[in-house]
Amino acid sequence: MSKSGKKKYIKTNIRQTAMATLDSQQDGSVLGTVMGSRSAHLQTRTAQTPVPAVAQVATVTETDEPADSEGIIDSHKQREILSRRPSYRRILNELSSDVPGVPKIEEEKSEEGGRPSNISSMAVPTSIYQTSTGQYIAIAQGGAIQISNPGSEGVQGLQALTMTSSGAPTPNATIVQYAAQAADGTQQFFVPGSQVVVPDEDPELAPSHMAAATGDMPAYQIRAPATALPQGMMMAASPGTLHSPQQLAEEATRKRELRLMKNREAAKECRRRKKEYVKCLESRVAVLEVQNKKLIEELETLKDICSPKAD
DNA sequence: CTAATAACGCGTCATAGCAG
DNA sequence: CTGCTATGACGCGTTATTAG
Repeated sequence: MSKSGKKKYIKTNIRQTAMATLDSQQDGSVLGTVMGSRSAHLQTRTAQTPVPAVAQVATVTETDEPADSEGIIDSHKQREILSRRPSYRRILNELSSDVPGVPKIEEEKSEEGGRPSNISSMAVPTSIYQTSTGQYIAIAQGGAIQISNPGSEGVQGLQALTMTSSGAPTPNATIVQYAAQAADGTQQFFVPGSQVVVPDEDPELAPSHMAAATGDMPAYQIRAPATALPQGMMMAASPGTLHSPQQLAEEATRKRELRLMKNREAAKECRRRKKEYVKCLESRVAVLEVQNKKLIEELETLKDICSPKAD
């Protein structure tokens, strides 16, 4: 798409998003309130507890309260009525207990702790970091580094890393290089010990004996970080004694980055579960439609048998 | 061919619900 | 009570499809 087209598209995007919201709610959900701004969204949220579409339909069906009586219901009662927001996994597992054909969503096991599943097969990493481009870097006990792409499945996302520290051209520097599948040249990440891995911008720093550093394989250095945190970086520093306001601010920034990263992964996982849930609902609909058709046919047959035509 | 629209995914924020 | 997780909602960007 051309640049100009993108600009015009952005102009219409708000309305489009609202329409998309409407579209997604035409399947029976009564949650539909199209908001143009976050403030409106918040107002609605305070008045209307969000519940997944299916659960909310069920809630409305069960309570079936007239709109006039809303003022009568106090917040406590509303809480009881709306009950707990169910997770897709639970809903699906409940569904699948009814229908054998519906597969269950597996309960998360060891990777439950917000850790990307595609690095679960690694050799017990001591630290996991995320680069500015979303890749994960795991540093194992022995110093081995593994990189995984969050979008890829299993070990496909793992990328080989080679490290040399003894022959580094600069003191306290370790060259890290890896064969990036889609190197965009903006990789930055920290490693423990107050060191930082940065793309090797200086061609002189790339050791000549590392032939792989040329071509498609970018070189990285682990070295002492600069005073200011580069944008998009997160550091897993040990929260020891914090004194200065700057350290406190850095700690807050680090916590925020960590929280955002976890939430990012949680959102991805949530979307994946939601898609799976919707797929299973669709397959269940198909099964029930077939069942319904069969029952109707059976009913017609029984009708014919029990009430022969009087002619 | 170009612009408009639809569909999808992502990151983020707010918040309900739960566990410790 | 506090921290964490899961999820709805929003805004944005990208890609595919459609209409003129």
